[in-house]
Amino acid sequence: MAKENVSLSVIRRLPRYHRFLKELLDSGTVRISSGDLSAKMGLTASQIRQDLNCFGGFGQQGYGYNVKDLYEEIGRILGLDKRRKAILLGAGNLGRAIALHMDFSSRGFELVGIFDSNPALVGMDVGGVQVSDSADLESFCKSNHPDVAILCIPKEAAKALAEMLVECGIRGFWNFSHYDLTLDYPNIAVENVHLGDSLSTLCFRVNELEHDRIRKKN
Amino acid sequence: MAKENVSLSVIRRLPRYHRFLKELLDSGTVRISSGDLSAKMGLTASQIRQDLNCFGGFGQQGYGYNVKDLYEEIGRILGLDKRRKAILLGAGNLGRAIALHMDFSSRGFELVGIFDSNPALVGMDVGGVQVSDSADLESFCKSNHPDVAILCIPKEAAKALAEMLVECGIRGFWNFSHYDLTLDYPNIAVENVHLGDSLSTLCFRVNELEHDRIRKKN
DNA sequence: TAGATTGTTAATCGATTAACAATC
DNA sequence: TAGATTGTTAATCGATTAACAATC
Repeated sequence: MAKENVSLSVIRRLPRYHRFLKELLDSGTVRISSGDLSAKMGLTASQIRQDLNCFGGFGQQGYGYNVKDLYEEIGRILGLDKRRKAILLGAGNLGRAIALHMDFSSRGFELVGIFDSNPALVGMDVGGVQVSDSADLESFCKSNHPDVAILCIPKEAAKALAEMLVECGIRGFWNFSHYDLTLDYPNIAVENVHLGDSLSTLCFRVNELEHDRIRKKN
Repeated sequence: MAKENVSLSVIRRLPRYHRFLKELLDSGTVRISSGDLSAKMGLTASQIRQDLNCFGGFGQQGYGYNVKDLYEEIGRILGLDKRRKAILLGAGNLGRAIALHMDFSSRGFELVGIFDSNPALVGMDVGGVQVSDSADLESFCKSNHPDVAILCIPKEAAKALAEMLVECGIRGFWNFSHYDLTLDYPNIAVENVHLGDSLSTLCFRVNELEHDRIRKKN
């Protein structure tokens, strides 16, 4: 039944299942088979059943899956019902956008602090949280013990800041900086969001499709 | 030598190679072996050589790779030297942050238009580009032929807007909306950036590490 | 020439898909 | 009961790693 170590490929599909199930739930769908869900999501029924069975048997033979139960189950597996403390470092354009745009509470987090070293930003209100001076970060961490840090800071600042946060017992990084964290801290969860890499990949793929189109013409 | 169809796994690693090579270049390193680069990047030398050889033999036996040449070569492969037209839809917090934060020109793009349906935003200057009314989007596309569209719009608006843009001949989407584009348009390049999914994954992994820690204690 | 390191083929590993017996 | 659909094992596919001859 429930597997010991579930691969990251499976984990990364869970939030998408969760989103599609939410939609089904909102549309009033009570049950769904792996076949119907696979058609909706553009993957195989086999994969869905394999993925879900990493965590237990949530379905019923001859019936399928109960949408509400499965939705809630996946939410629990992901830990979205938790309320871990997150701090945001860097209140520039991207940092402020993330603070204002993200629904942290429905993803297991609560934004408890925003920090920046720019005096022009310190004191500013961003979505109900006041920007604090980076100088106060260390003492804040020592008394408040945030779980994860969101890094929206320049590459140069990232390494030293990350080290300090690890010292303070941080458990995870949501890294938007250009600094590559993955390597250095194997026991801490890191999600790198390299927007530049994503845009570069899109650039390649648009070019590739263009080449295909030209080739087909000839 | 150069492979016909290169897998997406390989493509997605190219921007990261590009970044690391830039760093080496800036630090004055002239040549590097796959072994040294693999150590720096946390992957195997084999993988690096396999990846690069999808596009041709850029190295030299007994010497390694010339940093500058390889950096430029990968840039060309990705098409970062191009200057394709990008438009941004949705000038909310996230949209504005991306317009201001991203260096489009070093990733093969140029931001030629920003659109929003909110009258309060229309006319606003965002990084040197004026926000236009969404009502003018279709005619803009028909005369300017943008290559890619960046979607920073609500889920509800995404489907219809995407269809219209496809009609107008758009080649790619950089999709930050919660709408799942991948399925519908197989001949158009789509990069989905689901920040919510990324945060949910981080949530899972932080919990997982915590469980491991507790298990170890007992 | 000897040493280093590539390009490339072969072996391994992991992830996805197919098949089907179990069962609601 | 018959039909549907799961959970799970086995087969396939693709991606990563290892090995080594080619060669600078």
